[in-house]
Amino acid sequence: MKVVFMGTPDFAVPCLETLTQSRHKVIAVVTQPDRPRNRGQVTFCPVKERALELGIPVLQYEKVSREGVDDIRALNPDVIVTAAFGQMLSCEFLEIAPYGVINVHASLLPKYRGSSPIQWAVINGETETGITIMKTAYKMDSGDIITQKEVAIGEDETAGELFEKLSRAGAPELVKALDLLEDGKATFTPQDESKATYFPMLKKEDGEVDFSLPAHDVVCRIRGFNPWPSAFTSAGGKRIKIFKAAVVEGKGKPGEVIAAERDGITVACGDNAVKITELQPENGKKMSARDYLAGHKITVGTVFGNV
RNA sequence: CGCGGGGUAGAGCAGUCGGUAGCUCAUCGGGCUCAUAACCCGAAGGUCGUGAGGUUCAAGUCCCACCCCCGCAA
Repeated sequence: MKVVFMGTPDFAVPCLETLTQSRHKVIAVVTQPDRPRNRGQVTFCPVKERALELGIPVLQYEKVSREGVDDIRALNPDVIVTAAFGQMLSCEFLEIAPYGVINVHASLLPKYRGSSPIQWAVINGETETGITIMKTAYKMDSGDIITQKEVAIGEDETAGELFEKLSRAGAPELVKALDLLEDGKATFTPQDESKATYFPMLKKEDGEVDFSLPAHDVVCRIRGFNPWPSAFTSAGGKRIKIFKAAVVEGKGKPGEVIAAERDGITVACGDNAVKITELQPENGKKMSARDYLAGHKITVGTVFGNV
C-alpha cells in the first residue's frame, strides 16, 4: 500500500524504518515543523532526519488538518499512519485515505489514553504495558483496535528504557496491521469505554519530587520522569535533577538527607527512604552520586526541596 | 542576536587582592586488621578549552576572539 507516515520523535523512527523494509511503500513523511532552537545547532526532529536519509519527501505543517489536507490528498495514499505525531486530526483528515488513519499507541488501550502513556505507566508502578495499533477516531485514542502486544516493565526500568522497548515492539506490529488491512483480514475491536483511563501530557513542573510520598512512589516517579522531563529537587537554592534512585530502609523528615556515602545519597520520604545514585547538578552533567559527592558538600541533615 | 552557568590531575570540585596550583575520590606503593567498600602513611599524575592574541615585570586569575558543554525559557 502507499503510505503517508506521520511522526516526530525517536519513538516513531523504528516504525518508519521497518515500514520502508516492508511490502508497503512510504510515499511521504509528515512531521511537526522545525522548532527554533536557540542554543546549539539546529537539528531536525528524528523522524525528519531519518526520512531525509532514506530519501523520502518530508512535509511539515503547524496544523496538518488545516494546511496539509490538499497536499496529502494529492499524494493519493492508501493509508495514513501516525506514530507519536503530536497533532490532533480533523474528521476530514481522517477520511483522506481509503483505509483511514492507523495509529501506533504505546499502551494497552483503553488504558493510558493521552500523550504520555509510557511515562504514566511507569509512574503508576505498572508491571506491564504494551503497544496498540488502532484505527484513529476523532476522539483521542478511542479508535477500534486492530492488534495489541504486551510488553513487560522491568522493576528498575526507566521511562526512557521502556520507550525504546516499546518503540521496537511497535514497528513490527504496525507492519502486521497494515498487512492484515491490505489482505482484508483485519478485525476492528471497539474499546471498552468503561475501562478507559486518560493521562495528560507530562509537564516539566510535574517532575518536582515530593518526598512526603512513600519511597516506592517517589522511585516510580523518578523512573517515569527519566530521561524527560526529569525528576528534580533543590538543595541550597540550586536545582538538582534526579535520574536514579532505589527504595531503602530509613527514617527521617521527608526530604532530609540521612546518609551521604559513596554508593548514594539517602533521603527520607513519607515512608522509608530513597537512595539517589545518579543525578545532575544545575549547570553540570549527569553523574553518579559518588562523583557528585567528590566535589559537593552534602551533609547529613541537609533538606531537599521546599527552598 | 531569549536569559544564565561552566571548561583547572582519571572523576567531581576549590583557587581569595594578578605572583608558575590545591581538595575529595580513584590509581600505584607500603602499613594495620580474621577481614573489608574501612582506617593510617607515602607516591605518581596538570603546558589551568583554543589563540606562539591583548594588558602586565608577572595571568588559571583581567580584556578580546573562537570552540565545546550545561541549566532555564521556548
